[in-house]
Amino acid sequence: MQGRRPVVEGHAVVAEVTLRDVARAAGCSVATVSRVLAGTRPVGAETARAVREAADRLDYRPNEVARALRSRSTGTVGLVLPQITNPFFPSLVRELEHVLHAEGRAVLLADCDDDPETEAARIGALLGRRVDALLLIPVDERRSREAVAAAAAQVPLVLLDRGCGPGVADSVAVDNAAGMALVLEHLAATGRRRPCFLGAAGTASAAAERRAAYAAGVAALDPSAPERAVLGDFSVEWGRAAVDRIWPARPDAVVCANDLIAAGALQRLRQLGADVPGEVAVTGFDDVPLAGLADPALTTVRQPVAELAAEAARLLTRRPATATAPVPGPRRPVRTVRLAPELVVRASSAPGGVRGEPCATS
Amino acid sequence: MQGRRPVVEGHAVVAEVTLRDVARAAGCSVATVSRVLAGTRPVGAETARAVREAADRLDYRPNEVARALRSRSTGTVGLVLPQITNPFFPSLVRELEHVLHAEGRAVLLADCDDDPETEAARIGALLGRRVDALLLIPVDERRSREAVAAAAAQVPLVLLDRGCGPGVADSVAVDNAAGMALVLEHLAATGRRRPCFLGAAGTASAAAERRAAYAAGVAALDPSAPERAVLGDFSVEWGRAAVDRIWPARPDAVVCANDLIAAGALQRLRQLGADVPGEVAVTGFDDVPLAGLADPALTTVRQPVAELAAEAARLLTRRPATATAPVPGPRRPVRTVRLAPELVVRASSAPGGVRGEPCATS
DNA sequence: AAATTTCCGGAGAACGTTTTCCCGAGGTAG
DNA sequence: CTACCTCGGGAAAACGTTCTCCGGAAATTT
Repeated sequence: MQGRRPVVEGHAVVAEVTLRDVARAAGCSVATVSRVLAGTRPVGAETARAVREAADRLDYRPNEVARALRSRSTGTVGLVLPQITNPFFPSLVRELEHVLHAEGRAVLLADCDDDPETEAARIGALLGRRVDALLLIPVDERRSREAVAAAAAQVPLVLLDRGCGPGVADSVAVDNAAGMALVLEHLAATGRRRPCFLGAAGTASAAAERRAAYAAGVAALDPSAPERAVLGDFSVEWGRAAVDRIWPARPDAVVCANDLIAAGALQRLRQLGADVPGEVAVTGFDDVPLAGLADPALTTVRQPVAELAAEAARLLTRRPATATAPVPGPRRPVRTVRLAPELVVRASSAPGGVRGEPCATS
Repeated sequence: MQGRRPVVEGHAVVAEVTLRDVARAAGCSVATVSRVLAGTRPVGAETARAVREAADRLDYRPNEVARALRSRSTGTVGLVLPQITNPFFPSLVRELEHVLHAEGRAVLLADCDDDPETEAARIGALLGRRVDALLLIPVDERRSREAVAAAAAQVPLVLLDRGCGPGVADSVAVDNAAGMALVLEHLAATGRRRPCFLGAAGTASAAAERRAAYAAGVAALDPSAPERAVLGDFSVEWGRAAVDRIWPARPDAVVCANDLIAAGALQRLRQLGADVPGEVAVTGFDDVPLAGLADPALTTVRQPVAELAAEAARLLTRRPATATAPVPGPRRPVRTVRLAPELVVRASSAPGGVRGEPCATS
């Protein structure tokens, strides 16, 4: 009957129901209540019943903050990415949110505006909030490295989609080489003989791996073929611009390092009056929503987004297994997971041409 | 010289540096350190210097969890949305993240998979984590209502983009009526006389407001004109299907309730051999990234995303002003902010037709 | 010069959990 | 009958902050 604290806040009576209240109502100690609710230790059947009854009569909700402080685990993971507006990320974010929530963990989102400095700041903020782990898509292979390495020293950290230099942290990504190989096989099988590549410069692993795989694949198909490739960035604008550079050579296939480039290329090619896919095939990478909407719909490589997310979550939780190591830690080897992509064939690479007259190949 | 706790975790030596450590190093009490670092109360110059020196020599980072527990504020806001993959949301999320981070608040992201039950669960989880406030884009006007109202009773809550019934919570959204009016004026000014509307059914406020505004606008322009409208949902597929229903009537403008519908309509119209914009104009709403990429590029209504975010953040912080109310709370009137949209004219509504021959209007 | 105020700083109580002790009762084994 | 478990339960110490008291010294007022 003494001092309750009915905190009348701007909104409502927030008189937080605590363990103490439940304990009082159930006529036992807070320790017992905690044990019943957390199931930490067996408790007498009758007591347990009383506690549970009191708990949901009072509509008790454990204070996660207090729990986090005491148990040194917030049940929270930070998700750091370059730019949520990059069309490839939303579906990945969605899957990650789902799989993490299913494990009872909450997602702290940080958007870096494609800037390594912001990225470092965000990582710092998340660590200050004591996230249990970090899921990170680095902005830049080189310039993200320092901050990422520092963070990885403090919490389990998994790199997603892009790498960040060798040995920095666990990572999971699509097998870019395999994806590019699928594209090249498909093009070869449908009679395309003079492909060219619209890629992205820079050290970002996706950019580098895809252009390397293209080069390797083309060489394998026909060692004598000249390799035609131009490099820009992962944008629609670059796709448009790049077409002006390569179209004079009349390739019969334009292999793009991602769907945005492909969309731009497609647009420009049509402006120039080229027949896609009759005269020239166009392929993308990632299978972002836009790919299916382009006209003609874009043949592309689908990333196994759900699997990427699941795998990332798995790496995150498996990590702390190695405990009780000497202070400097024996540099546990990083784990790298590569998942197989899937080729999605759509109209933009149809063999005979889906609009316009079929071109008489071979 | 006694028991430090060099917690050797899976990863590194996490010997968390606490206020006590800093205090010891600076030769003062934890209270003083806290005061210096938080600037809560003036402290002697020399002491302050010593504290600061010790703090950054030890690389002290305050434990936000402990801080949150004590100060009853986590510095965290929950962002609940129907589906991050909806192309309109990423840019909004990005702006929200930025403005909130600028205020030192972190964003806890929840994706509801377009399901009200999941939404209720996510809201509950966020409240359990003691978010300071909730930013919420409701999944469904009716079915989200109960959970939203309950949440609004506990923390400041701002509804974004969509409403959730009258009087439930503060809300900020674009002025859909004004946007639709801009579209209709533009079409009228460029000589379109027989518009029709591809909308979305359902009670979602964006759907309802846009179709009401269309009806009102058309009636204002020409009271005798028959109102042609078909309703489906906010999807590309519906846009495609809807065209088959309305094209036989040969409208000279197709006004769509959002960009996805417009993209679908555009696609199908082209398949049918219609000349856009020569024969028929197409307009969208939202200005998602896809709008500029469509072919022809889509005339649409741009939402002031940055302003929406800023306004939402403002409402969030302004809220707790009304304190010390009697327990039930005097039902503070909810505030509703409507922001003016902007018309973005692109090729899909060009007057004379941008491709094909100009049509001889008037 | 005494009384009052200001200033600086420390001790310690919260915040709401989890968890480690500890204790008494009852059961079983020696 | 004593010794030793197990079992259910409570008291209280953490976790790392913030913040309220309190006290002494110096500065100001009366």
